[in-house]
Amino acid sequence: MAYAEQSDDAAQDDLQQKFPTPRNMTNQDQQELPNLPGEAESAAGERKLIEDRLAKTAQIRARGLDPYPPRFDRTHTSEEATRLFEDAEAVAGTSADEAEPPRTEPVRVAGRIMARRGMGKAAFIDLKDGYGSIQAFARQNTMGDDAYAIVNLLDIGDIIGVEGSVIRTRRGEISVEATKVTVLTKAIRPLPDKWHGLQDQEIRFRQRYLDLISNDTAMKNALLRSNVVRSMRSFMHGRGFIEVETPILVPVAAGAQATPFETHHNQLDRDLYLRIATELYLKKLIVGGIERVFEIGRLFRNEGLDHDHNPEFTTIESYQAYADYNDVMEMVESMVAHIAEETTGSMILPEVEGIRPEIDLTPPWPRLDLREEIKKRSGIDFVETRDAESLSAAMRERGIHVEAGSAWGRLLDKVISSEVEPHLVQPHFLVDYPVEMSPLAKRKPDSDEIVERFEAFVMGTELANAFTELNDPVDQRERFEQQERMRLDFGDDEADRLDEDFLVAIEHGMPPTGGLGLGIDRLTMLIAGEESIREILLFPAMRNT
RNA sequence: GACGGGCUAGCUCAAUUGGCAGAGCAAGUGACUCUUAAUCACUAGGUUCGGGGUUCGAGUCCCCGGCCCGUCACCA
Repeated sequence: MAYAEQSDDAAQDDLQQKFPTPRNMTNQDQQELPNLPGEAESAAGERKLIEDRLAKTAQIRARGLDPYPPRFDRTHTSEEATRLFEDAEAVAGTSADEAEPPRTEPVRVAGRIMARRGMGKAAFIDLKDGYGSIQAFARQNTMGDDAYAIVNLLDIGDIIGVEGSVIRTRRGEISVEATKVTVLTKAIRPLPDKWHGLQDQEIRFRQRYLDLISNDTAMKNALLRSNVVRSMRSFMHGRGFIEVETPILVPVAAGAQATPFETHHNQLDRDLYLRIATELYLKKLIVGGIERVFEIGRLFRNEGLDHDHNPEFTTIESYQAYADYNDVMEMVESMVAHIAEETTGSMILPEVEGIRPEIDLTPPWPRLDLREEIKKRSGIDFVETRDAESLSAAMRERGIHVEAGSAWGRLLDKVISSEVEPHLVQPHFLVDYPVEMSPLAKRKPDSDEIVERFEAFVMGTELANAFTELNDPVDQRERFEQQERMRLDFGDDEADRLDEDFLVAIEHGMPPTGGLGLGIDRLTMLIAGEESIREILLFPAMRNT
């Protein structure tokens, strides 16, 4: 429907199909380029490449063939065809009959042309499909003159089907010896450089399909991401968790400290926000009696982008009734190690040169007391610098940047991220946070100031955040009110928001609960050995052009 | 947001001090029936990110803007 406004040209297009313009006619007035998106901007050189390919498309039609047929009956993937031949070869090797080189029954494979080596009346074509690649060997005297003619109309990037037996060429390459070649999709734009691949970072992110076609690591990371999520799901199901989906469009963006995106529902005439966390809805389900619940989903935070932040990202949050943060800690280290083992075969992630040393995810991970660790790394004892003034003074003394007008909790967060986190390359838990930083976590039984909260760190960045959930509705209301005050007092857009519906829910009684939030993009970065979230997200956020 | 690096043919990259904008791949034509970065010959292909300035002359120097990358700041 996107091109509906061009329907006046349909009749003419139809004519073009029935009477395609031969290639060598001057195409200026004979054959107008169809309206291609972006044509206006495309350079002359690029347009010529497209015209050449469109001319070949017309020639294919002129031979009575459809360059975009609706289906192709593939019998084997590249992988299966290769295995079929190897099996045949193994059988042939055991028999005494050496007169005939091995050859399989005819197969049909399909894929994209990655390279072509023409030899006059023969050609070698490298085909790539979703499982690997295989060479096709086309010879005029095998295919016949008429069938072979199509081979001269092929370009790198076209998607074709090849029918024939699988053989091994004299140079040893397993190949489908074509009896028939079928164009399945004529490509009218060229692929990136076949040898160097696609190097331009910007195009890699903006046109990820090109990256997937030409760079193996792009495909590897995409598949890894999928496997990580699958492994995570099965781990959670294995522990009896129920997977749910909760609203993304919400009236109050609560449950975390972040700036939300705003939007508007026209018919309800009501402002809505994109969620910044799944936390509060999931806890309502705990109130409702779903004792183990999780959601894997997209969160949206209106903040800057860099190598490990994207405005939309994916987390898993889970809540388990009758568990506390110690139980969650055990679950996190087990889950991460399990996922690493399932997706890479080992709990020990290899060194990535210039990026990180070997990372050993084998449980248990060391638990570090947050207060002790801050003292050790910075000399600051947050129990003795309980107000923003004295904490800022201590920070300045140690050369830590202090953002004027920040709340105490935010300052301490800065101390942690600049002094402690960089040392946590191997997996660690930082345990027991001050209440000011954690409006949704329950206080430790013996303390008014410390809550049962931990964060998991690997490679110097936060991987997970978890706590024993606050289920005292009176305390929770006070904490929200304190957050609302922070928004006013400090102009802190990111203070958490009071969510009355949630308070009403837990006023009905939420059992003791252990909760978790874990960044799936960052987990995948870790397992992939990538430094940038953009290597993991298929379509990362980009500035406008 | 600040600072630094980058942007040249469809792709990957050159271009000395400011002095005719080049190569490989891809494309086109021709040769070639076992190649695999096939080979050989020839041809075509450029708003050097955009705009302004300095200069006899700007890919190169200066200013403004765009986008990408990096560091820092901000941000869980």
